[in-house]
Amino acid sequence: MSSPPVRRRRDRDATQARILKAAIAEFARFGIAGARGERIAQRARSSERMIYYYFGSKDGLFRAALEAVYAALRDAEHALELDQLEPQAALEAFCRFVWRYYVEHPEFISLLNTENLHQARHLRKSERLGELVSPVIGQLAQLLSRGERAGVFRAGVDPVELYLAVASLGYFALSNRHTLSAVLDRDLRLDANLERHWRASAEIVRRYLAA
Amino acid sequence: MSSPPVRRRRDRDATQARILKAAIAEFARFGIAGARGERIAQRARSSERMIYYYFGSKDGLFRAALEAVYAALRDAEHALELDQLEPQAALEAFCRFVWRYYVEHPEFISLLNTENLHQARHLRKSERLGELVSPVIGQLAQLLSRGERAGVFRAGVDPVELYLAVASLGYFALSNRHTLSAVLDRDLRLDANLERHWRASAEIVRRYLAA
Amino acid sequence: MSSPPVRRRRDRDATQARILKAAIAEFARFGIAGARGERIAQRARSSERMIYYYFGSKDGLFRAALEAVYAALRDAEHALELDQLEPQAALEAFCRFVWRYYVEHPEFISLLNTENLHQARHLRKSERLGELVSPVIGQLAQLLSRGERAGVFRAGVDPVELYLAVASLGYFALSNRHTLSAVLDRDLRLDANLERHWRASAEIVRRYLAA
Amino acid sequence: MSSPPVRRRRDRDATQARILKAAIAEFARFGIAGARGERIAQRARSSERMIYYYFGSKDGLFRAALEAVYAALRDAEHALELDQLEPQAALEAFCRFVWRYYVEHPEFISLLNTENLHQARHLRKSERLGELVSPVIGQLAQLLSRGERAGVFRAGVDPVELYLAVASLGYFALSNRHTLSAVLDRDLRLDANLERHWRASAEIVRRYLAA
DNA sequence: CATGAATGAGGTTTCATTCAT
DNA sequence: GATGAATGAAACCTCATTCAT
Repeated sequence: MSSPPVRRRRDRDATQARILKAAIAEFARFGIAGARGERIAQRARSSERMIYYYFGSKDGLFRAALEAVYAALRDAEHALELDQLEPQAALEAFCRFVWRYYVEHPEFISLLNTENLHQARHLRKSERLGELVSPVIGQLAQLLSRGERAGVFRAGVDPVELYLAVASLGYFALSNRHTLSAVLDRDLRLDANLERHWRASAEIVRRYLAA
Repeated sequence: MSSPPVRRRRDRDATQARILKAAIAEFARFGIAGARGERIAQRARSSERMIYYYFGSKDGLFRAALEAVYAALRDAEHALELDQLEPQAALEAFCRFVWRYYVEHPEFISLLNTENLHQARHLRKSERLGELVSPVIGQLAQLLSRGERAGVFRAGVDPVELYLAVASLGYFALSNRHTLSAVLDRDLRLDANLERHWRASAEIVRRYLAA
Repeated sequence: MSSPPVRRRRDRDATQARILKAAIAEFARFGIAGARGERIAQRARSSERMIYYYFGSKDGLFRAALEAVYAALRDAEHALELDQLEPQAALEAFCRFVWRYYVEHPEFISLLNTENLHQARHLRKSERLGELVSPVIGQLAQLLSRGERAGVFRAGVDPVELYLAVASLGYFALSNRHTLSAVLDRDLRLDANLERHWRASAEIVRRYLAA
Repeated sequence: MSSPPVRRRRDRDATQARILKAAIAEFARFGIAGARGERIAQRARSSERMIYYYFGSKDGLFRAALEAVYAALRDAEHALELDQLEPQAALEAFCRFVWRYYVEHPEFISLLNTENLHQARHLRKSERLGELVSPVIGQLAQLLSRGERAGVFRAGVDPVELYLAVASLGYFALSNRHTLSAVLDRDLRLDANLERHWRASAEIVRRYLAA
């Protein structure tokens, strides 16, 4: 008796998940205004009608997509265990984690850019905003004071600024790699040049905190 | 005697300039797909028809807008005279210049983000790409070796990486200020927080080069 | 019980049919470039939007119109039963059928002319091309050999050439009747002159096959 | 003193001629509504403005194009000297002339089709219509009576019908060759098949007149 | 006489969304 | 609960033509 509803429920969730995945890819590639409901429906092997049925509107779908990519980052951050490592190693692990995450999730960068174009309108409307706030600043604060006590980091560094520095150095080169590659004499779409950039960036962060 | 043709000429250029200015504002605010020809025409006190007469297509107009903001940056960079200052002061002047430019030209950041969404498609098609390439890397290279000879900068710093670091630290916090402000506990839309960020960033750059 | 879906089905088909009929008339009168979506929508008591919903594009609509007029001719040809008549009578019946069809379906002539202007681009793209190929050449081949065996037609006449002759003699005078009437001293828009032409044409065909 | 005006006059005529030639090609390929002033101007190495300056409107240009192709045919017909040949040979020469003319002047066929789509509106407005009327019917009438007297042609053949027959048989297969080739099992765009058709057509005409 | 600059009007097509079971 | 059918509004773009010297 309860089998049909369960299966239904599963289909329902599966369809929603397929639409969401397709939407993330579409919005990442074309932005909000450039995204096409038809393409999303096709990629999701569903119909445009279902998008409206489950997500209400294009903006509603974008909000869900944005929430999904934020939630995925937060989940990945939760898995970080910086307090298991020596301060210097933990710092390096953190940088590596952030920069790798950006490389492996270009859709995250693109959705954030799009959301900033819209002045974070969707994010501010999100009812899940609380859940999405990152625990990472707290972790960095702990790391900083641990390193300071151990004498390897200098005092007076603001954890938010440390986070901004690490994020900036990783994000900018990826987010702007197409224009930079056209204008600079260095193709940041090549792995070798990206790694060179990360080595330089790791050096910058190390020196920033050096006691 | 030949004043009428001159006036015509002037009108022509003036109309083009008004359209271009309106287009930069529109594209900066809405991206390419979200931009509306009608709004551009109104803001430019012209007609949609003239957009197509002078720029051929929406993409053509975007290309012109992009070229214009790149050209404006390059002109500003030309005015920089880093070799007139002591290395340390020149470095600070450079950072200040870049970061101020970003704050004062949010349309530049937005157009670059939009162009990267489109994988620099318009920039690569630009026939003016050559003119737009920045002379700034060369200036930084000179500055680095001057500082190195003077014993105030360490050796082995790549000027491209220095440029990327400075640009990243200024760009990211502005480009993403809306999402960051929603997610962090620090509102980067406030001047005080931006200045705090620049002080931290200046410190980062100083330590990066410190001998 | 299932009457609502049937009604829907009917409406759908009815709307498509009305659009198609209106399109045939419009294309016949103005060609493709000269045809106006708005006029088609009005004549069909529908909307321009529905044209695109059902036919995708102006070219798609023209293709459908062309397929429809070809299908109508093929259906009419199927009703021909040349093997029920004596060879000579069958030949006359065939000529009469073709020429009458052309007179009664000026839209057929016009659409073919338009399609030839476009080098049969739409016809070659048609997925229904196979269905539209006429069975008439085969019927003529049979008729020719039957008449030959009966001693009333001479041997060696190619059925394709016979078809071309009959079609040419009927088509040309109608298709070009406006210019011919302006340039010759005979108004082919008058029935009397058309009939005179058909009598002459029938004589030509008769003599072509005479044993 | 009279040299500049003469040169002017020459330039003027040359420009008009280039525009007219370009217009004939453009109208032949795209019809009236499909023709583009811009393409005509480019092909003529002139400007759209000049088209309006010399020809007043698109329709005016089409009328001039139509008059030009009619005048060219009439000139070619004038060169025919059917009375120098034996009746049978003259008949063949006439057929050959007409059919070759159609092959070598596809723009003539296309412009006539286009003009018939427009119900000869432009032709009827032409002030040069009188000049364009063909002398060929008269020539055929003479030929017919000459052949009749010589006992090689039968009596009672109407010269207009003879003309229509010859024209039909040549025109139709060329004008409709694209659709016919798609629908029949014979590609009339191939020379071999066209010649086969002319042989059959010559046979038809011969038998039509045979005593 | 000749022409570069300008444009009103309207064309085709697309888009996000709702209707109606 | 789920979905095929339908659509109003507006988007981008083009066209034939005129303006103004």
